Amino acid sequence: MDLRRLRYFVAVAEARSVGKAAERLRMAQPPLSVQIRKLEAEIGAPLFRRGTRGMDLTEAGQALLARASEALALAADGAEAARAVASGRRGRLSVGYMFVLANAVLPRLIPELRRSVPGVDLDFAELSASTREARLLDRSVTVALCMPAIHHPEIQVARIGAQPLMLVMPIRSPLARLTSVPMARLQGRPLIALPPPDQDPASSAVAALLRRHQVVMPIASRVETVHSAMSLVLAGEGLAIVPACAKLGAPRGIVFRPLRDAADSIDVAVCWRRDSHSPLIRTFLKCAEKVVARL
Amino acid sequence: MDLRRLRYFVAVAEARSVGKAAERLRMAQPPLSVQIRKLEAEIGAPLFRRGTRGMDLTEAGQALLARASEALALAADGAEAARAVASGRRGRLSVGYMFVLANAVLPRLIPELRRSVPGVDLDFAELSASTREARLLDRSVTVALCMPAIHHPEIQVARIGAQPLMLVMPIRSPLARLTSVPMARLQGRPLIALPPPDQDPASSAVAALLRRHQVVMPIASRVETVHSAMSLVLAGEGLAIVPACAKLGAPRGIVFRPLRDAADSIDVAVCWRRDSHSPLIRTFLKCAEKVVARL
DNA sequence: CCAACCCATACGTTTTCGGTATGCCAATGG
DNA sequence: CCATTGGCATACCGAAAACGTATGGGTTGG
Repeated sequence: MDLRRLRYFVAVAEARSVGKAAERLRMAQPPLSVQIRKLEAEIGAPLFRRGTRGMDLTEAGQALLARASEALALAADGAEAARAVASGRRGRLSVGYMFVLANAVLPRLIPELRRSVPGVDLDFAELSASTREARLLDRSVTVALCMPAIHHPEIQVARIGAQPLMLVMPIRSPLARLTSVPMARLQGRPLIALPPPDQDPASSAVAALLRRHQVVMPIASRVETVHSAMSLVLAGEGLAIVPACAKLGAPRGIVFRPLRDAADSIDVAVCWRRDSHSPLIRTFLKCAEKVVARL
Repeated sequence: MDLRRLRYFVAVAEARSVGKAAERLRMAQPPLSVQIRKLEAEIGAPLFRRGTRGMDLTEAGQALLARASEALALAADGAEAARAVASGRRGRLSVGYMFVLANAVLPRLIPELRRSVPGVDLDFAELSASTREARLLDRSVTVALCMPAIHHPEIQVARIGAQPLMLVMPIRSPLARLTSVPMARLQGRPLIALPPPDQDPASSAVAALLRRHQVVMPIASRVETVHSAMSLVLAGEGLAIVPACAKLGAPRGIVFRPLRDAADSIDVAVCWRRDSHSPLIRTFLKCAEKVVARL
């Protein structure tokens, strides 16, 4: 049972004539006639009644016609769907993001994405700092919008921006009166710390900053998210050093101040499995770059 | 886009391996590998990711797989449906019948038909004497159960039985006291007549009977159905000569009497267009013969 | 009775398909 | 570190299928 035969059959059935159908199919009439007869032999029943004025479907032919044209449409649609998925016009993209970036980025990123790939099922999931690697590796998200970037041999990273580190304190803190805070003033104050990337305390941008300025801040607490950190700061548990974009969504009573003489920043990156070749990743990257550029 | 390629594709996708699929398809591995690559070239996108441990569908491949297997099923189903229709296991049969036969035949014929062809859509329509030919010719019924048979060059007739002609009268008629009525006793009495077959009064079995016995009965009325005739007989408008099977469904107050010395009968026939080749016609004929035989 | 029309058949050419032999690559194991 | 194994890809050849051209045969209409 060959799809070409079905195509020919449908053409003849619609044209009610071998000759007309052959013309429409851009082929000679005899081979088409042969193919129709072969199809009839394969089915084991006549599909057409041959009259002197063309061909007419038998009832068996009518029964076949309905499904044959449906099958043809399905096959064509399947090919088109595969092409659409391959080109990124359709498909599914599961986007992971870290909550720090949610307020600053998602409101602009999501509409931009939907505009860029209208046929794609988008799916968003918040990632925690401690599980983001696993979520990429087990493919429960396809791309991750991260800050800072993930380092892992199986994971590809594209840096798309950076956010300056800022000091976070309660508004009633004496430091809040300064427009920018000298690093030295942090000496000895308790710090609300976030989990270091890659389980390596030395790799943390904050740790590097403090180390470079020879400032020691005892770690009062370790929390999972920047927002938790800000809550503890507000409660007077200590200070935190966080990316500037966390300002959006910061609770009332929290102020952000730049650190004087410290231009340190923390990378914003898009990360994905090296073996994910979905074209949607490129599209996502473009959108994310565009949105993060004007942060 | 060839159905065989799709079949191969589905096999490889399910086996997750060219070699395994080739084995299942009873062919060598290299040609299968070639076909898969040709399909990918045709689609214009890779459908599988080649790993060291077999093949794995890409997302484009998954998109294709769903529709490809559906298309395969549809094509197979179409072939099977065509075969089923051609063999008479499925299809549609529109049965016309004349009301005289309805009470005597349909209660046995319909269950018999449904048993014989369980997959067939049956459809029944009463035929009037004046339109039964047209209903066959315009194909609004496929077969007709007729009494008497239709004569027409385009219509094929199979005689399946006969019914003796009987005299019908009101129970209070003086003739009703006889167990059989001599033809001579009909002389001059008014007759409720039915439309002659083929618009030809001479072809009527009743007319032939009367002519042969040299009996003249003035026509009091001409009606469409035997039941109309019996109603008029009951009303005292005259006598009627009808097939014996009309007794079923005759109104109270009507009696049937055989005509002495007249073995005349009227044919029961199955009629269909000569160019209708549905195998269901044969089946219908068998059922009708069986039912009419024990009338 | 001839011309026109339409489908069927015949035959040679070309394309495509399937089988065998073999190569390449990665993972595995001694 | 090399040999082996397992799996897919490539090359080549013979077989099968499809296509085109030429032609036959039946019916319709002038």
